[in-house]
Amino acid sequence: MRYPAAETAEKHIRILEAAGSAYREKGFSGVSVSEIMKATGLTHGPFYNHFNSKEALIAEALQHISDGTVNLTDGFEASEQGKADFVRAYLSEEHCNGSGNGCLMASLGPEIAREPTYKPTFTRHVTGIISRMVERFPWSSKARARKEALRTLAAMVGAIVLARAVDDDELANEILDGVAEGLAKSDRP
Amino acid sequence: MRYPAAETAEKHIRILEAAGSAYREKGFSGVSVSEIMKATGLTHGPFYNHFNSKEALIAEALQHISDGTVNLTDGFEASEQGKADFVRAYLSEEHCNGSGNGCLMASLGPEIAREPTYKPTFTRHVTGIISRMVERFPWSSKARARKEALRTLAAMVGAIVLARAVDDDELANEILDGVAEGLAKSDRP
DNA sequence: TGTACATCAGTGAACGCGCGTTCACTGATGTAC
DNA sequence: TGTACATCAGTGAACGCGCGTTCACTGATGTAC
Repeated sequence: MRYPAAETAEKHIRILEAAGSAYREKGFSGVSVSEIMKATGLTHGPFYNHFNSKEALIAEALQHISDGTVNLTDGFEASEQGKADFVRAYLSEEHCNGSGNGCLMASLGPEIAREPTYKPTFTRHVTGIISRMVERFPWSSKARARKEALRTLAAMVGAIVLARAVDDDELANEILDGVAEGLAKSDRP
Repeated sequence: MRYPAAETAEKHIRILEAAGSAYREKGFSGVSVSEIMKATGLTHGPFYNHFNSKEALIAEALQHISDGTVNLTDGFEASEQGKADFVRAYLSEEHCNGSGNGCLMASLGPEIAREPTYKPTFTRHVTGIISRMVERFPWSSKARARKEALRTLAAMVGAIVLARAVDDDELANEILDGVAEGLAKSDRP
């Protein structure tokens, strides 16, 4: 049957958000179209009223994730303390244990690396994050800011990737805390 | 038909190596059992003479990859220069572009994080790498060695994950070089 | 050393299953008059 | 404002496909005598 026009746009977003969470939690091939539609409260049929293919959904979902997370630095003070808080929040147990609404790069980086289609969105996401880090937080000099920011980002992403894949909570926390501690101080004191 | 006994063990290893490369390049779900057997020069049938399931193959292949890569530090001098060379080799364009015989953590970390079965092997791999880095390379003090080593490892893994998923060679090299340069100097000078 | 036979890694057709995708159909909404 | 009809997001059965897995069969190897 026909549905109110307003609902359609809202459902489109609900699909994107269910997809974004599921993909970050289970990977692209770990989630079926039906599963996503079910999470949205629909059957799988109308999926193709919203998207041309699963690939198109992934592309749009990645952009949606990026839009929602690229400016996470904004919630933190523009100070050394703010930078430390940002790093700590990223390297928290909550973020480590809950990938569903967490970092795109740490959850899907390697899978995106294998799919040229998704790389442009990812690239814009990375450059977006880096430039926001550069602008918001203090760095040892303007000339070094970008280099220090991307070093910080690489360490953050690597720490989450390692901590999540490790079976040993103590080791996971050692990695998270060790890296956070190293980054909370300025990059090169 | 029956085959010489020596060939069987050798084929088992050939399967493991084909699988190890394919999984690092394409991910667990990006490679079929048939594809791996074809790469070994066989049909898919005898797969179950060697392994109980695809899952069992993955588990064994991960261990095989770890065995072959956990001691990569051994090829480098036990000096500041050796550490810099190790980091540079890891963050080289060759490693970035060729995941097939590269780092397990950067290629499969997030996928392993989703599969509890594979985490113990991964955990041993990580602890193995860290302790070899600690033992071989100079660190600012014995007490800080382990913390500095895992910070170095996290930055290395994160840099490769980001550089590989990015569409822009210039940005990829900026990440690889920027992180390598940061790690080549001692961790906290 | 020669012969007869059991072994078992190989072949390739076949299986069920879940996936992405398609489609005939439904019926409340929105629109034309 | 009321009625008649076109619209189109929904339903759910059905499709082909590739996957992991199974199995009856093959035939050179290794072994017993």
